Amino acid sequence: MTDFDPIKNSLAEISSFKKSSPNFLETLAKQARTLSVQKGQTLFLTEEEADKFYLIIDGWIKIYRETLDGTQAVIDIVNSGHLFGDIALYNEGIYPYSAEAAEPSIILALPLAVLKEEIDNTPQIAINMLARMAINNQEKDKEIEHRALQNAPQRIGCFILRLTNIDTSGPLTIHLPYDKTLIAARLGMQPETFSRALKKLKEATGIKIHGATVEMENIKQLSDFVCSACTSEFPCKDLQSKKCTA
Amino acid sequence: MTDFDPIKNSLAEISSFKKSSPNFLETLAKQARTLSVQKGQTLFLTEEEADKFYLIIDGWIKIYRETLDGTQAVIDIVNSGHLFGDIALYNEGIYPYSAEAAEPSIILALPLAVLKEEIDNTPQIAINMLARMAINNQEKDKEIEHRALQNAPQRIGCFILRLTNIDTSGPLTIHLPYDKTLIAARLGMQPETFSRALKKLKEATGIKIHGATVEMENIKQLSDFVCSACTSEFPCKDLQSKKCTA
DNA sequence: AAGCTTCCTTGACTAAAATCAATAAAACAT
DNA sequence: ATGTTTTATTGATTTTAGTCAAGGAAGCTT
Repeated sequence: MTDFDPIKNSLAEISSFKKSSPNFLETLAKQARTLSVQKGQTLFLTEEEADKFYLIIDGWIKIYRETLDGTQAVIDIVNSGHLFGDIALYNEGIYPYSAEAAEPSIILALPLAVLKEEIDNTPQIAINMLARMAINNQEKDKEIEHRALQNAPQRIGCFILRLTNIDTSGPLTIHLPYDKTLIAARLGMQPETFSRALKKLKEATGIKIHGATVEMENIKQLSDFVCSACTSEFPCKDLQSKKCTA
Repeated sequence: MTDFDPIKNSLAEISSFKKSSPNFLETLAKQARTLSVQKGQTLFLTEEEADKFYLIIDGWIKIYRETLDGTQAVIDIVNSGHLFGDIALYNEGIYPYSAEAAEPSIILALPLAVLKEEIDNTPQIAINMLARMAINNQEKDKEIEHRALQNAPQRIGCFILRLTNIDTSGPLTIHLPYDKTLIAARLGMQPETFSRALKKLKEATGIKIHGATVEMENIKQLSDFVCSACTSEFPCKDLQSKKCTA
């Protein structure tokens, strides 16, 4: 009966696809290609014609744009449960950013045409996508705010906070999910600045960092320092809704 | 027959409302309140319960958030044709930002409930809203990029470029639409930095500025200086799609 | 026109982050 | 294990922007 199709299962978990038309997930799954991409591998470049969008099953994907001289602006780095590339539907079928794997990743390549049709024909899907896009919008507002109000050590601290399970009330250990150089770019700073700011963060909060491992006695240690420069108070929405299912 | 209702006319121009249900605009217009707001007047504050959204008929509205100690992060400053506050539909009915008039403005206050119903019941409206939200998303990506790649004089230059009609190929004069202090905040810098950066911009490009008036021989003067630090080349999409009808 | 307020500019100084250059440490391949 | 490449740190210095304080200019009010 319920033929076990792992691809269809992954798609069924996407909140945007809840209550989709009967054969939408089926069609999508059938045409899906599972890609195993190495770190550094490019998925698409800005201005390319888009016929696919992607779902991240595992790993981290860097979303960025670059100037003629090669300077990159990292817009976001997203992980499992996130869709990307779908925005091309609203940019004349052109990707408005580039995407490459920040870590070895597993992703699904899916046909944009099928998504477009579903959005046009199944009202619930447009509504779901709208809700997701709206939340995404608020996250981008937060990003703009953080770049305006937080200094380098605070931005790093906020980044680490977002990796923690905020329900934990004791000591906890987390691991930085990708290269420090890339975290620096994600936070809009230079690697050298990152390195020094991380040191300041340690001194200011007492958290311990060796390599990619971060340890702290409790979250408050970090949040007191970080969230003082933010418009939301500590257990903010960004931290609670960590598990994304686009 | 076509009873001339200026409110309904304004609403009919909103691209998100194209192909709305027969009596949607009617209902909305009937319940609309036209507000004439003074400079500095607050429309709503972050965390307030939302039952209205707004359409700007004329003027400029500052969208911002602030920390406990009163430091503001200006998210955006929007003008005629823009909707705001509608995002509360996707934030548990709570405004995620504050709004106040940056200049004397005329706005329409509209019931969120009516919009919500229309989105839920008229697929085309959800589709329109999704398209608008997607474009908005890309603009925010651009904002994040600019804050990462452009220095203060370039950000000001970019701001001025967005005020120009890029089809003009000769000398042109424009006026800064609101206070310089506010432009500074909009661009994520201090007023003093703005003042000094503006001077640098004048020296670097040869444009002339006295008070709120900006004059230049041609746009290229500005764009060469500004757009070198951007991922899009000169006549970029942001500049072309100036006239917003959300 | 005088006084008041708000907004803008300038100067002197400080702080933050970027840059350039050199190592150091980790990860990877052989 | 050894050499190689990539990633990360540190130091010295410059650049950029922020801060604090004082004047000016412009707009309002009376």
